[in-house]
Amino acid sequence: MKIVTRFPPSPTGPLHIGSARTALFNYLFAQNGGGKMILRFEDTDKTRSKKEFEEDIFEGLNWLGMNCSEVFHQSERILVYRKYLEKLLAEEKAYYSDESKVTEFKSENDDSEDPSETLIDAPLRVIRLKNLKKVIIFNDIVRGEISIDTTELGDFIIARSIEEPLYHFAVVVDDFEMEATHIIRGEDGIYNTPRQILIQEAIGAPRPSYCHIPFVLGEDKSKLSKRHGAVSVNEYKMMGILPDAFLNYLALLGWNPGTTKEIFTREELIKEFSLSKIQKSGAVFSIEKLRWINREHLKKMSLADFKKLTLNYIPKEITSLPEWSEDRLTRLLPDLKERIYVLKEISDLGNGGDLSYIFDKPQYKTELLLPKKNKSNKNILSTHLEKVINLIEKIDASKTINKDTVKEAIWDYANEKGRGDVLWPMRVALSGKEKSPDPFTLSEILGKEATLSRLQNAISLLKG
RNA sequence: GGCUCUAUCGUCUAUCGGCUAGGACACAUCCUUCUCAAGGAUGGAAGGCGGGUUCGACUCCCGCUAGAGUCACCA
Repeated sequence: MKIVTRFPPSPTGPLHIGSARTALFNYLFAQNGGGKMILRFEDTDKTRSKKEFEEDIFEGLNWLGMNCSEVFHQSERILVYRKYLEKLLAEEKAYYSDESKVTEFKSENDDSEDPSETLIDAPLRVIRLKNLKKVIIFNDIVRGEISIDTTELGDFIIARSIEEPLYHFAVVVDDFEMEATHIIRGEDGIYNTPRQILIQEAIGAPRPSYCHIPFVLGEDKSKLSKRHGAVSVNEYKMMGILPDAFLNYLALLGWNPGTTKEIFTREELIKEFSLSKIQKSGAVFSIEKLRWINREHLKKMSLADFKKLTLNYIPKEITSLPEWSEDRLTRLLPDLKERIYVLKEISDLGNGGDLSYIFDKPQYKTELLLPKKNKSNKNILSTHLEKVINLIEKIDASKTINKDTVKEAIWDYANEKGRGDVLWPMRVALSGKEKSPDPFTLSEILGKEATLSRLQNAISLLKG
């Protein structure tokens, strides 16, 4: 049996973390079993469905690399549902029901994009399913056997009219026609399952396997929603989270491989994923851990790939700086890659941050050149810096200026005179900062010329 | 409220009756170090409560408690 899973978002809001995680589990399971996942937009609610959300969801899935070759829209399948509706009506498994009162519904859902008060303009005739009022027992891959009495459901409504099927009906027909073998969805789907099984039995569809996965929760342990902050996938993309890192983290929310392994490539995830390892209880979303995982992925990335990404995040304030050059950026990359968790930090380093001094003469007060401990006088410090210049100039022209050669040239002198007295002013001269990478790394990034001129500047300041 | 589900460090989790309860994130301290970051080491930190079953329960059963979800002519 070929595995077919489905991801059926309703385009009533942007792709959020919870849905992305549900999609991921469907994707991983299908890929793992050599099957496929289909994407189905459940847009039968014309008032709430928006094209822009559909695009957001589609792009989000693309970004995460979960492209689906088969994409359906329920709004385009009205005739299909109609066919099944007519069949049910003919077999008297469903019937038209005249409704006397118009029901009014007030949305209380925080997540809803709607204005919160909606009045449904209700037609007087609807289609109801004849409910045999039995106890439905189904097996859930995560939770085992679940039994729910459908008596109080009554003869529930399956369509507003012959051409306006409701969610449950459309879902069951689609899952049947698209031959879905596994329904992997959020645990709130548990309550939907009995009535969907009732519809299945009425139309003569086989029962797929059910797998209800726990929620992704907010800090307060309630289902993750807008009030918890950044919940849409796009926000994480903007932040500079890597798609594979995001997938990696999402997979670990509610699933684990049974080993202590935490960093996975997409391929490893697919290979090791199994539904039986899914957790029963909800998992709180932690941005901290996501950042850490992103960092681990960043570490494993090649410098060339990192450079491509970096270029997208370098702000204008930096590229318009007098000493800006791509070469210098390239030399900065190894250190930068070690320091950041998310790509957005690169932009944040722009204004007066740790990137601006790389591409412009540092501005600082002379006092900063004085080491905190063992304050030596300015004359001694400027002598040290002069010597440093001298030593760097003497580096054999056949050798390039890099952190190793500079360190080699200066180390003995610094050791002899006190590393703090030599290295601190040297580092401040190059960075203008109290905190920065070490002076050897800085001189490699800046290059010989800029290094020497910054040292010279510092000497003038000390003598001034 | 009815119904359904869940319950191990602050968080993500391991344990499928033998536990000195393991790992990761975060946190703290120390080391390394001119500063920062990184790295290394160490540490604090958990089985909701009460009954059973058992030689032995975090693990199995029951009750309670707590939390979540769900009860539409939304999906």
